[in-house]
Amino acid sequence: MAAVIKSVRGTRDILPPDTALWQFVEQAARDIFHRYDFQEIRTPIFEDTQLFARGVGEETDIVSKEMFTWEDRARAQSEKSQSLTLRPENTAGVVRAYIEHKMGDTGKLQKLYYIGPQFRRERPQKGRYRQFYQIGAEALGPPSAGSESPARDAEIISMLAHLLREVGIKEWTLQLNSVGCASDRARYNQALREALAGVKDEMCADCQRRAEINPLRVLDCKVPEDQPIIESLPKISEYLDDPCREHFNEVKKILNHVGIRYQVNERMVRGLDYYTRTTFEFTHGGLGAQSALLGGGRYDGLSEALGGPKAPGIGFALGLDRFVLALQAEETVGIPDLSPRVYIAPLGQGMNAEAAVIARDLRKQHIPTELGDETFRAKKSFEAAERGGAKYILFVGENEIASGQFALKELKTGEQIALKREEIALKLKTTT
RNA sequence: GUGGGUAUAGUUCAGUGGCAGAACGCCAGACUGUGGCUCUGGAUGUCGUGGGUUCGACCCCCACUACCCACCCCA
Repeated sequence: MAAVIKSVRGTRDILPPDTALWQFVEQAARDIFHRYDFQEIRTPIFEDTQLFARGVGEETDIVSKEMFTWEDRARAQSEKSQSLTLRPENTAGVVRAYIEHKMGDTGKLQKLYYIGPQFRRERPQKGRYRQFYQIGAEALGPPSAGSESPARDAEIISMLAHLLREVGIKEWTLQLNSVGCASDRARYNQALREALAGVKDEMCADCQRRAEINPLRVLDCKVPEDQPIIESLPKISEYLDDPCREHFNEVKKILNHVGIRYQVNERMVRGLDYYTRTTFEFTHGGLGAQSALLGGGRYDGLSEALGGPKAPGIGFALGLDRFVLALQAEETVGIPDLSPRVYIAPLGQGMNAEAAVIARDLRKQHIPTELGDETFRAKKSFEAAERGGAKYILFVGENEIASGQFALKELKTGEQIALKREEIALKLKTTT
């Protein structure tokens, strides 16, 4: 017997009925995005490795150890091979497309969203996969289009709160921070390093390591004993320059005004280098250690880092795998039932053909219909209908053909009515 | 990349150094026109993979792989 081939580590199949849940989230997101005037962009699954090295940052974990990268072979001897990478995130690709198609030249603010798979070579665990799915949106453009305005930050955050409300996720918290501009962060990093030099010996092993490699990460430490020390460290807010501080204040003011609850979390640091000023994260309990449902922030310098024009922007990415987990944890209502609405039961010999005609007519009327096999046992039909999740069962047998009256029965209530053939579709359309 | 746990029927899981089990599900019959009940019968497995110990291994030992949880990282 041939060896069985299995899905590779960190990848998985999403099967029905879960796919219905995924479609529900995707549809809800598209719907909300359109209401906020975002339009879909689709960028390639793989890109030039340099895009991520320069965009996300050479030193980040994502780029330094989590990318699926390979050398594409050269087409001709005179040509060099090209290093390609499966996208580990989508913001860099969107900004690359923005630059490549000179979208900034319209003078318009570009409001774009995407839905698709991303790839990171991490060790899999709950809510974390090597091929995972993100829904994200980006608002970017020339400063003259208002792309730098704190109103954009607040709009994106409002839109997300709206989306969460729409799909029925209630147990979320919004963490908000400002990481300032590049120069602010450099000064802050320096200050942290100096402050840690004196105290790091008293901290956990992880923190001692972080203090050397990436002092910002110390702020993320959850070890209880370290907390007093962390509290005493300098705060990022003390290192924001005036424009950055004003920007952040304005974002908070708008959020207060529209009634969105948030916690300023000065210890929230993001792992992608391109973030500037506003950063945020929506978290959810019930996701285990991977509590970040969605996260995002501003990236005012990204376009220029990728060789493009000045194009400040803000965006977010939502982890669809985790989002679905959170939905399931909430036992949310409002998930569409994709089961057939009516099961057609051919009863008796030679009824398959009759049943097929009726099924065709119902399907033409957009009524989800499952067509059963003919049998002499009504019980079998009921069982098959039940299994398929149908709401109604319609018997098609000799008696019905002879009398022109078809018995339509609601499975749950047992209620039954007799209908003429042409009345069936109408009846099914008017009942929910 | 590191640590811990798990791997037995379609599913959830028991189990013992000596014949492979239960529940649910599935199939058939009782039962060829109105179910969800009941009764009877049935099928299902390289006991994750590869080695080792042993007269004998699903069980003990080693390695590997996968999954789960956590660290890390992030969405």
